[in-house]
Amino acid sequence: MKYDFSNIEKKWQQFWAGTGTFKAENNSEKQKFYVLDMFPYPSGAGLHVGHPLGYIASDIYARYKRHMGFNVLHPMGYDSFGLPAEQYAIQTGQHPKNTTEINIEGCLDREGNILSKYVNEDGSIENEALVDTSRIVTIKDGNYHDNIIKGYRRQLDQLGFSFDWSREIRTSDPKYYKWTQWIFIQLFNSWYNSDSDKAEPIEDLVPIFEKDGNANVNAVCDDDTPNFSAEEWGAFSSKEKQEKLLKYRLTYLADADVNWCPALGTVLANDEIVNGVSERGGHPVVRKKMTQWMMRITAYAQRLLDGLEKIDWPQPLKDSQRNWIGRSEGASVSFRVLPWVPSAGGKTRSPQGMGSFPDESPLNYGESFETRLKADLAIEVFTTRPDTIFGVSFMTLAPEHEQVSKITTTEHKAEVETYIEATAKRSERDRMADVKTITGAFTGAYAEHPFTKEPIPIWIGDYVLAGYGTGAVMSVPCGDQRDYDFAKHFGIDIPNIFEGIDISEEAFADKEKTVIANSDFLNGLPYKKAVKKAIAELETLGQGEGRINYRLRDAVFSRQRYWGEPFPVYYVDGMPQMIADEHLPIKLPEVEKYLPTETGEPPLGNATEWSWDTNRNEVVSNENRVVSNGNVIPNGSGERSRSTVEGQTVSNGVYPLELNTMPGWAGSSQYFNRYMDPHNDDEIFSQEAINYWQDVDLYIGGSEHATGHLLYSRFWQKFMFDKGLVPVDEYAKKLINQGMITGTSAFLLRLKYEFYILDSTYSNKEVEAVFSEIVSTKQIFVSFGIKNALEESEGPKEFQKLRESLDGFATGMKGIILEKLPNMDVRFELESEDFYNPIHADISLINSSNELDIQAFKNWRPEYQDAIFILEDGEIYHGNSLPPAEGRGGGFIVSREVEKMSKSKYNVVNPDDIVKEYGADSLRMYEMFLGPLEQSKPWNTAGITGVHSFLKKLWKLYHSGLNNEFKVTGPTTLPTEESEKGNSPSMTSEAHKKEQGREQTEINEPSAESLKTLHKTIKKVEEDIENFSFNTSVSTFMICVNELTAQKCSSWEILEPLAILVSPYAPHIAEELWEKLGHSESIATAPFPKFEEKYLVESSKEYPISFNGKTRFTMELPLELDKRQIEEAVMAHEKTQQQLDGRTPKKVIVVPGKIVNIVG
RNA sequence: GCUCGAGUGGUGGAAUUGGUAGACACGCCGGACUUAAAAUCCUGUGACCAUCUGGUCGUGCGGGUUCAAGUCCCGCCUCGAGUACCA
Repeated sequence: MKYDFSNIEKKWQQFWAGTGTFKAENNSEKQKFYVLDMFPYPSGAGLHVGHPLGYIASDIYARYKRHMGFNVLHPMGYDSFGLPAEQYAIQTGQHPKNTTEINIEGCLDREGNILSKYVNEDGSIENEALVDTSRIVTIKDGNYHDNIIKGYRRQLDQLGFSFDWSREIRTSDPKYYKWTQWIFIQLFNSWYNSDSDKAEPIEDLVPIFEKDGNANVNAVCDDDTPNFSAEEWGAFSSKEKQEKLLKYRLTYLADADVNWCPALGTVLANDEIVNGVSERGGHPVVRKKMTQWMMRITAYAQRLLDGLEKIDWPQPLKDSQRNWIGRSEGASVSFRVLPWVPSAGGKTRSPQGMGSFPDESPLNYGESFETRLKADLAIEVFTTRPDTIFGVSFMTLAPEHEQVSKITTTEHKAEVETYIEATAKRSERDRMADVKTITGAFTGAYAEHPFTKEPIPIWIGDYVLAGYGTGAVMSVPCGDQRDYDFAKHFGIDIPNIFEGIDISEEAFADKEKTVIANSDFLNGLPYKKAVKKAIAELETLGQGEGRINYRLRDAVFSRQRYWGEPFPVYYVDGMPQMIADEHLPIKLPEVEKYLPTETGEPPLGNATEWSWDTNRNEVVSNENRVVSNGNVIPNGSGERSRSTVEGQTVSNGVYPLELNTMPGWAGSSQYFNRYMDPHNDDEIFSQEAINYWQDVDLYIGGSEHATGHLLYSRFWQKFMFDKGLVPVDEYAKKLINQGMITGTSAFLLRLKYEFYILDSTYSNKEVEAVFSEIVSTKQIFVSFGIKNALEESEGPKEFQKLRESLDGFATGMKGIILEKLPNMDVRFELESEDFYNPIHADISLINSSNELDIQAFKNWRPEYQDAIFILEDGEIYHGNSLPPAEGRGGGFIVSREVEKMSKSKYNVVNPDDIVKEYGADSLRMYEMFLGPLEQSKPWNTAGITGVHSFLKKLWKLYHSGLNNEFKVTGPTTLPTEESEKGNSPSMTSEAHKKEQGREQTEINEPSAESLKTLHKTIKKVEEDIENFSFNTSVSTFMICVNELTAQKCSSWEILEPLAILVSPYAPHIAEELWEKLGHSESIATAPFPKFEEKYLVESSKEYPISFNGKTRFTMELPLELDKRQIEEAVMAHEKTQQQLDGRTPKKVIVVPGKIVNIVG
């Protein structure tokens, strides 16, 4: 029997789906094990070979754990809200719900028409779970078809994953996002108590406010939260009370400086911006003030940091989370702004000083100088180096700092305003790109040094960021390079406060070597002591305190998009109200257009049925939103929907709903818990389920989510933990980042050439028209070797054949030109440097020798129909004759380069093609064999033949004879109920027949050699899986099968356990062999073979004998020999004497069981 | 700039605690089978020298520790990832 992988794989995939082999139970005697993959966004492009890498690894681990007797939860679902479906909807009008469904289930053409769930080539519809991949039309036929969406589900199914699909969830399913909305409400109803260091119910705050005001409440709240007494609280209106409470809630509305992406029409979170442009699409991002829902993740900054200690996550990922949270210890210091300006003769109070602070400066927002004096204006800074406070020689504020306008003097007003305007114009990106240029402006104002009471000039400069700390710094030029450069540039003093350090060239920032000088009470102190002392003195003065600062910002939670979770929020008098739990989910409304409204509202502003009826508790038409005079309230313009019109409020209890939707990370922040009880409509999950499954034991996914999903989901988990909903505050014990599988792009090298006009009577216009036509249609591509020749010979003139070809080309071109512009004299030339442009070619047009199928390329890219190809041997191929034979040395070779696998780079390898040609088991094993899981590595299809022939050899081990019949000898004892514990012991009649067939064959004991091979394989494979070293266990299997084949092993005692060993990697072939071995139950839960040391015990060792560390020969010696006996035996060996050549060794090192080294 | 990671044959990669460097595969060379090709099987394959036995060199570079270094230590170079005026 041949190894018919195609039918075997289909058979078992249907068997697993039909019998629910991998369905996990929520209560079990067995120990639980939860293996989770990051769920995919179902894009229309489908899977490429890079996507399944992590899924294969997690599947191997999940299957291994089942063999080890665990109750394994291994679920899969879809992160199905997201931008691409929405962008597609904007372009085509297709509802994202439909495109998403189709991306998962399959089949949609390029025009956006739904073909059907599954379509055959003849147009007939098939509703089978598995569609023959041969029906998928691909580029292989020479024509470029790419219009059939294969469907994520089918692509996943064909790889044989052991997912429990009965638990599938989709974030865009209202049954699922009901609970995303529910968590949002829980966050809204909570505040963070810094004393108990946890989230607590917001209603607990009200009695406190009623009794004592907010003075004694130690909470993480908005910076601008005002202080109020119990009396003031009592006097607040209901709206004012709501406003105050909003400042404490864990999700709150705020006018925030947000990253607005005009091209996408939405705000983006910090982690969605890379290098100043949007992560998706690379569009520019600008700062803009908008009212947005925010998540108070900063309340959890310290706990998110501490939590990293107890989870087994990759170090780089932890580092990047630590970096993102950005904890720094230091002090906050308050500098009082002086109401006078120092004069040459010393400090001078007004009236002179008064003159410098005009009352009517437009920068002062109408505040008089008197007001400022009363306000006791002070600037607060954060510093990590309070020890250097005596080195302060100026202060710098961010240009956006709100106090800039209040302190700037008349003389400096113009300069400061110009500067602020200039920096505001610079985009974030420009500012980042240009760090070298030092810019700034003096405000004219001075602050007072807390200790010396000396005046300190206050500057503004864009090297100080508004978003970090307080947006102001105390500048210590001797201890900070940026302050140093700024001071040097503007000629500000650079006092030295370090003992024995030369600061004439650069600042000195080495904390460890610091000894403070010229600093009053800090003199002679090292860094740490000086910091402590400085903080203590500041506290005494009441002008500072120790402070921990975090870089982490609260996360923006609003998106101006359609395809996301709607908020369960409506507005009464501009204040947000939560919809009661029992009315969830609030489903996404239908809209006609997916773009923002004409008034600039988010897409939900287009919905006509998007109002909340507080009497009927349901979403109703906006028509119902009427005021007392009967007018309907329109949707407002701006971020918050209007619930008033001309002073009149809604009178009938129908209010506008929130128009924003939630960001992509909302749904992915709770899915791992929901899998535990995914169909529960009464609770987010039952306590039984969460207490049984607890947390994820192994989480596999990409490192690109380090500061997005993986941080936000930890935050939500900690919140849920505070609420007592989950038993642990870190949801994933171990996380592995799988590396990227990169693609090998193919490039055609297009020569850059030019014509020079030597003599012409034509106008520039006429010439240009002809030239541009030629240049756009007549392209020259050169084969890779030609490019090398061009480069190595410092120009084309050295390469004779090419020269001739180009001459031919030039003559041809000249002919065309002369036809249209007779008598013109032109010269053809290549650009001398950088003389080619690389053009991507689809890799399916390239054969294994890197030769391009030129005709297929031209069919794919009609614009190159007239292009000319200079082949590897220098010949010209014009395309009007037959293309050169492949593989004969005269082909057209493309240049190859490793890049990220992506549709736009035409370097995608589709797993469907691989599965069709080699089978899923081959693909699974090959992806593992490529290299370490966590490492990024290039895909090379050629290598798959190695693992494929391994599987064929494995198959052959179980088969022999003329017809390759299944033949395994033994077992000496037939499987009994005991030996198949955990499986059903009953055997089918078919299996019995096989039993009998086996009994008729000879029964022989497995050889010691085979047992040794088996057991060393068991040992290695078990260790490898535990260490996630999947690539080495594939090698081990190869060695094992090679050895057993050489041993002609056909023993049941060897081959039965071998099937189990292989099963996590190649489950289909393992199931098939398992069945042939007489089992009627799936191999999935068969106990993993037990390693027994006794089969590996050796009596002798092949000792390497080395001389001065270099191995010269080996010799076999019994293991029971001691050092002396070994030495004697080695010294007696004739080769030893030969090596020594009469010398006496100085020393002989003997490590029993390992090595002998003779020195001398 | 800072942080982290990595440099091993033509290629992907092995070498888990310092102990025979290059496992296992791909590719390539040669051979068998075949009219031929494919498939399959066998042999060889780090470089250099040598007819062979064998020898010299060899894990980015330079040094060191050690009987012994891909592995440990010091200094450098290159590449990759993340981060970027974080006070």
